[in-house]
Amino acid sequence: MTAAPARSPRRYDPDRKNRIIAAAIDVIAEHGVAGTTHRRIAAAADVPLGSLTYHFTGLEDLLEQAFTHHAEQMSPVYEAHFDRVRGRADLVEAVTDLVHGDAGADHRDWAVAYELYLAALRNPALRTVTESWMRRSRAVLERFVDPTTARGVDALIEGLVMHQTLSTAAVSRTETRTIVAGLLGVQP
Amino acid sequence: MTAAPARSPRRYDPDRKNRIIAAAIDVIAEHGVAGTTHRRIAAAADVPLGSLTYHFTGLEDLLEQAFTHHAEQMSPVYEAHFDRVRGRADLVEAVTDLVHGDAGADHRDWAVAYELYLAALRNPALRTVTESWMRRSRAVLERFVDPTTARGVDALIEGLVMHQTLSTAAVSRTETRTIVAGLLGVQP
DNA sequence: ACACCATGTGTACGATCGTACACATGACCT
DNA sequence: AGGTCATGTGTACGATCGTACACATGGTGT
Repeated sequence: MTAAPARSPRRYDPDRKNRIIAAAIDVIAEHGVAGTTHRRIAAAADVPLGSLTYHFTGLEDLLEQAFTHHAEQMSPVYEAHFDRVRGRADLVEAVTDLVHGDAGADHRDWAVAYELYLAALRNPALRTVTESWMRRSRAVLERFVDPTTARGVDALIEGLVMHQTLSTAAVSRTETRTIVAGLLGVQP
Repeated sequence: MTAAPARSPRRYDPDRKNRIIAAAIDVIAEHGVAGTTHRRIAAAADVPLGSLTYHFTGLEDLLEQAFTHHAEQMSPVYEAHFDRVRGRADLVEAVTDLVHGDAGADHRDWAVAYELYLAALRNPALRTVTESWMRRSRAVLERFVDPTTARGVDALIEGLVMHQTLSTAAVSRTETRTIVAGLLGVQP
């Protein structure tokens, strides 16, 4: 029967900050920004509550860094997904894959992105992140089509993914391909 | 110096319930679902706090009714906007107007819609509302184009509006028209 | 005319949250 | 080797929220 101090030993834990950010993204994905609290993040990161106020000035700061990290992690994946594209036919396939989650991004990632969009609507500090994300994703598409078409494809992807994420009835892959091919003027 | 009872007189206030719902939508538009509380709604509707718990079983119930009301109010506006459309050229114009807020719906309405989308992602009870909304909006487009194209146009609208709502740099009307015309196979 | 109950009103309570802060500890520099 | 300070830890506090509930009041059906 030792007194079992239960005093958790101090932990040596470099890059704890990064782990907290990763945990924050998990929490956002599962509970939404509305359900994201210091305590939930701390639990997810397996870190005491006080640690959050040490590494971040507040919840807003933490969310901002989490969203920034997520966007900066998604961008290269997004870009890499179009690496092998050579012609318009390839582009149609790549976009179709993207919409159906057969790229590096799954439903969870898109959900976080939408949380970011909505949060940015009311938090100007997050506008920087969304602007940068949109600029980069459009730039990728501009490697294959003119800027105006790029805007169109970008918006179409956004809409298709959103409907795909929300709707219970999944859209068939063939249908998506037809739609994308239509906008890009590619004959099936 | 009367004692000034300050006891607010009971008010005769039929359809107070509807006013609360309208106030809830206002609050959602301004503060998001995350910032929507009983007290804020009560203040916006100029109604005592206790009144909310009388007319609604809880905040979730209230939000659900508010979103339902909003969707049912938007649908006829959306449908009416396409009433005068005769050919594909008209359709391009109508969609362009819609994206640029020259229809019955403004940024505020779209913001509420996005709040609904995101809320529905985690609240199955709201799925019914989003499903119904999407079905109706697609049905409108199917009056002019085949079902697959309708899905495409619907998604494109969603994406364009979202980018328009979020981005600081507004997209030109001409560019939008070009994009929409492209998807619909209409020559400028 | 009158009683009843749907509706209106104010307040209180427990839960949870963001944040502050006092204290502990050991990695790192000299 | 030893002191220092960045980092780690636990707890407390005030604010706010959802909700419950006791009581007031007058429209309405009889």
